[in-house]
Amino acid sequence: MSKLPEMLTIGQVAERSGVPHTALRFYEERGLIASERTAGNQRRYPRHVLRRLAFIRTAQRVGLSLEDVHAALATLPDNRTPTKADWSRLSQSWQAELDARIDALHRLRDRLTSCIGCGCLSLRSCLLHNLDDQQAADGPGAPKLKPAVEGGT
Amino acid sequence: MSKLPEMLTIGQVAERSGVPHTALRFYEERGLIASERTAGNQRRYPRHVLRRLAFIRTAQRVGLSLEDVHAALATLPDNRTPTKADWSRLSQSWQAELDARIDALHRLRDRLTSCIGCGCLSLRSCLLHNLDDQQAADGPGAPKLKPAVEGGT
DNA sequence: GCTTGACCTCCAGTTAAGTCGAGGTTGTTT
DNA sequence: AAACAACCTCGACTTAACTGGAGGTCAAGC
Repeated sequence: MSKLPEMLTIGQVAERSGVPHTALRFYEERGLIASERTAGNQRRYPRHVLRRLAFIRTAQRVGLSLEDVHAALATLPDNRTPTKADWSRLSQSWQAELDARIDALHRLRDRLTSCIGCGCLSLRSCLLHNLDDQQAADGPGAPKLKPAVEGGT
Repeated sequence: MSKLPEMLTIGQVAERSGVPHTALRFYEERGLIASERTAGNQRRYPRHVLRRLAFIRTAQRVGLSLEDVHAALATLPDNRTPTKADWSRLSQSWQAELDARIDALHRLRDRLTSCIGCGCLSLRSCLLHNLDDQQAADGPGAPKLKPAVEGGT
């Protein structure tokens, strides 16, 4: 029974997580993950970093920004194994956003499907039709300088 | 009963869709939408462009890239009102991707929730645990130069 | 004790998705 | 016909999220 290594090198983390080492340093710089250093200044990661990474990548995959992720992870203690309460807090704060996105996806999918089924081409009762003329409200876009201050009314 | 205008100016489209005019030109450049021109070289959009825009924004919102969207929309006739068969084709090609993303979102959400419920901190039977050591396989990342050729076995 | 590969930092470059502004044209209204 | 908003193009800039390379350390094997 060989003991599992306590700490992982950046290379090991990269391999196990599938996240390139360059990205790992980048995430660290952004405060998404943390590491300790050896006497010789090399990074050593506790294994729970793998969990954070899985979390980060999944979140990104569904369109959340690193900033979003950062905000969420900020509610966890930065480099200790999180407690139940920690995850709970995180979960709470995300539930709404995730639900909203799941909803958006469903709508997108259903829109496509029912658009075909309902004969939306005649523009009568199609879900899409409803959407056509609405404000898109907020949306995507890299440049977040002016968050399109659309508060009001 | 005033007749609806056949064609919309870029400003009108921007306002109705909520998509900035700069983005509209950008989308056109990328082949996501199309317009006709007046004698004086100004853009005139048929109203079904609004539908495309709603589609584009929704897709982006859930983390799909413009390239993805472009590929999908490419299966539609470029600036004619799409037929039933057109939408059907598009729908088919997306169903899988959308389902996958919905799934990913669900997993992300459930992971959070059940992680709290299941006492994953002891690392026994947590969903997350399962994830920890897996290859993240493909993932996000802006630079798509080398798509991380991970085919094989 | 030296070589070799894994690490380190720092900085420049890239992609996606837009935004912004300059300098010039259109079109609508008065 | 003059004013003025709305359009046009084109090129430079921005943000997010990374990648890559130069130039220098660390460490594990021989």
